[in-house]
Amino acid sequence: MVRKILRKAKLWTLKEDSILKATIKKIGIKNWRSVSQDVSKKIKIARTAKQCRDRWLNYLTKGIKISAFSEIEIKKLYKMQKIYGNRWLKMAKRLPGRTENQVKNFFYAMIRRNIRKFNKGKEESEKLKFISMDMLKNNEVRKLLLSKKGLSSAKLRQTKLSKEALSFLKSLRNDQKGTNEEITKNILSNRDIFKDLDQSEGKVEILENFDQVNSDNIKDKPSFLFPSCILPIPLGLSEYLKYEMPEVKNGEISDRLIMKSL
DNA sequence: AACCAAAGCAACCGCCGAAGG
DNA sequence: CCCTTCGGCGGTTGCTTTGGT
Repeated sequence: MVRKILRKAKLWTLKEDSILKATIKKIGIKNWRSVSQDVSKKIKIARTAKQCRDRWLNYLTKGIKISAFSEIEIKKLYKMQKIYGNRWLKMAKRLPGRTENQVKNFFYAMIRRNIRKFNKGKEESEKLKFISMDMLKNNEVRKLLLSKKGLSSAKLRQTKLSKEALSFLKSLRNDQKGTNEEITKNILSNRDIFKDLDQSEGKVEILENFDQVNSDNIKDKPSFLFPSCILPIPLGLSEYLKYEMPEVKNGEISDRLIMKSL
């Protein structure tokens, strides 16, 4: 079995959208499998039932607002997050015209932005990593991660967490089976395929042949196919591992793939 | 003006419970 | 009942746009 480890997003075109809408008008939204089959046939691109459903629910359903969240909505979101945690759909239902995806994006984007600002210029050991939405259960961390867009980067950069907040975060981390970093280390040290790992440089060379490489993909971002033997790489790991493109010589693709830990 | 990092956001996919055979 | 399929939800990724130098 071979599969892509890095996924490639395929945007829906206007034409595809209208075909999807027409199909749904005909079949309804109860049987996504037949919707998918119908749509795929007409647009000549495979769109899974899931993809069709996502597109409909997150974008094409009537009444979805595309404007940025208003101050009032943001206030509501903050309040609701305290109550609902990560039940995004529940929150979206209480904000007319907003989808679960929008609400979710809003929080993840906000948190990611603030973590970046906070980490900027800090020692590695002081850097904050996203663990889970449970991080927001600590008021100090919550205030930091949900800082409004306008707050200056400098201010966040200067912010330090108290001992209490740090130990809260530590306990959160311990609740998990292991951080991505630990999982990575584990994989790197236990799998034969990584046996040539040079710890000092943080480089891994994978010497197996590619099962298949589509030369069309080589030019842009890594979306080529990996050998099946490295499948068990957990999601979310790309933060810690970087794939480098294989060499291409005289149109031939080298069978070497470099992975670097970041 | 050209580059690059960050932000914004659409899309993808795993997990799991419900449904149905 | 068990097994399989479906789809709802939540979390993650990556393409495009924006903004800073």
